[in-house]
Amino acid sequence: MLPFVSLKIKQINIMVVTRFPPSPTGDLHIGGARTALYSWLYARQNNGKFILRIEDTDLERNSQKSIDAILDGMNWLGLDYDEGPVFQTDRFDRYKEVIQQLLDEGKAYRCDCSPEELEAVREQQRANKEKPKYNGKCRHRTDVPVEGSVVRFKNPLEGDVVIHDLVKGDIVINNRELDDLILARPNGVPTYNLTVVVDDIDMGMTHVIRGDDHINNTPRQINLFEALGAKLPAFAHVPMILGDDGKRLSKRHGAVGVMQYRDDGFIPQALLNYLLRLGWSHEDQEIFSREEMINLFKIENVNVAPSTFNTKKLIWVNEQYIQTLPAAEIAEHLQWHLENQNLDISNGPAITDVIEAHRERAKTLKELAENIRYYYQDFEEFDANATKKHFKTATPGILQNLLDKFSAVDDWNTESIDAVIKDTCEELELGMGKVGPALRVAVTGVAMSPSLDVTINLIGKKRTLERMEKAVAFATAKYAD
RNA sequence: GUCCCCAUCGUCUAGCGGUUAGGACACCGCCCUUUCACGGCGGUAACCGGGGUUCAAGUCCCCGUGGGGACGCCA
Repeated sequence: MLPFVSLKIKQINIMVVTRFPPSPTGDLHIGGARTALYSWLYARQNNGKFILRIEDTDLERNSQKSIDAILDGMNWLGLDYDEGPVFQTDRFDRYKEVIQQLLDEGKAYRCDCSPEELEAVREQQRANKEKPKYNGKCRHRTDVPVEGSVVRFKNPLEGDVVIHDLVKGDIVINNRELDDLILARPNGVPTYNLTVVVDDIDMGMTHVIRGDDHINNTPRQINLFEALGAKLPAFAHVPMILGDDGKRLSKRHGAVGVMQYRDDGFIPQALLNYLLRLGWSHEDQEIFSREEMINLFKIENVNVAPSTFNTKKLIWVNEQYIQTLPAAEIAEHLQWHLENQNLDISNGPAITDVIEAHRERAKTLKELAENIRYYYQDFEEFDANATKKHFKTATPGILQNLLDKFSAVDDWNTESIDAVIKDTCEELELGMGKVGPALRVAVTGVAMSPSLDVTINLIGKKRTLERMEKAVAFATAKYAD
């Protein structure tokens, strides 16, 4: 009896809560997706709670489009959340309450320094080779009007703030490096550092996993936590992802929006796999199933150094998934691309059979969709380079020989097709190399495809015969003069 | 400029005082082969520099150098 009770209490105490808090000012990008993944993984492996929180306190820059893009991205990646999306704009009353509390307790104060005045101070500090920060002019004033003034936090003046970071170890920052940050704008709208802390407290956050560009905000937030008498969450700052020029990944490096990777033909699980391995490893393993990710991921093993995004490796991971996932699952992911490329697959072979035949030669789903068009749709003309290379003077004769034999086949399958090709080779005393390429161009219109028996079997007898007739005519005309 | 973080093949990484410095991507050969691929085999390639500590340093410490981040009434 007793052990059961204490176990239950222990479980309540260690209930892990993590979150992903994007601001809706753009797409869900690669860097955000990775921190979201890490937070999600950590919550899942601890049977904890993962919260999606939309940090939309910048009323000027928010957009519904960005909110949709973020939600779409999370959904596409399969990063499901247990709570949310929670919008900070719905919680303004709560923030105001906390700000008032800090004001009442003398832990915050009003300041009416103008933006111009502030900029002049910073300018001066920069000229003196100092770190630009608020000079505390209003910190002790009691005559600042409410109207038109901001609320600032009374940051401690002395002493060190220590971050016990799960990834980076202890980080020490002296309060002299910090200044009195603004908690609320003149119109009462709260700012980032305040809302984050209030939300993390209210939501019972146990682990804050975020990009290390936030390291500078963390000591300020720790001071706020303490001013509010709240227990600190654990912090884990993961390094940034860099572009191939060594700079922080941004739009100029090409695709950074997660949905762009969908459009480019990546499987979400492959993207996640790549992102997981970028800055983290488990022995020599490269491919991780969803379950393995959850079980094996250790936040402590995340690298401290920033890593460079490498599209070629991502493509390789994607290939691995295309090669090994069940064909039916590939088919689901392929659906979007088929529609996007206007390819109707109702009039042709089973898509799973086509996927089996082509999965080893496509790097992306987009490419896969492009490569399988000839099973479902007739082509207007033969690829010029292909006919130039493979249609010789003997071609009409060879193709006619094959055509006659194919016409006589009743049981259309890879064995019978293979037999026809071999018969023709023998009869004409030609090697496979003289027959195969021309036949391939004749039935597919292009120079590459899976092995001929498989390809021709999938194309079907009717289409094969029609295309070969057309090819014979084309080749004959080509060598007419 | 100030503060913070970081530093092993081109890239992602293993290494946690004693290793022929391992794996993966990319690249280059060879094999397989009717095309394109897959696959198999092999190869090129790294501890930023300088000082310490130690019998012993890629591993620990310090200083440089280089890179990244932050310094908003953005988040």
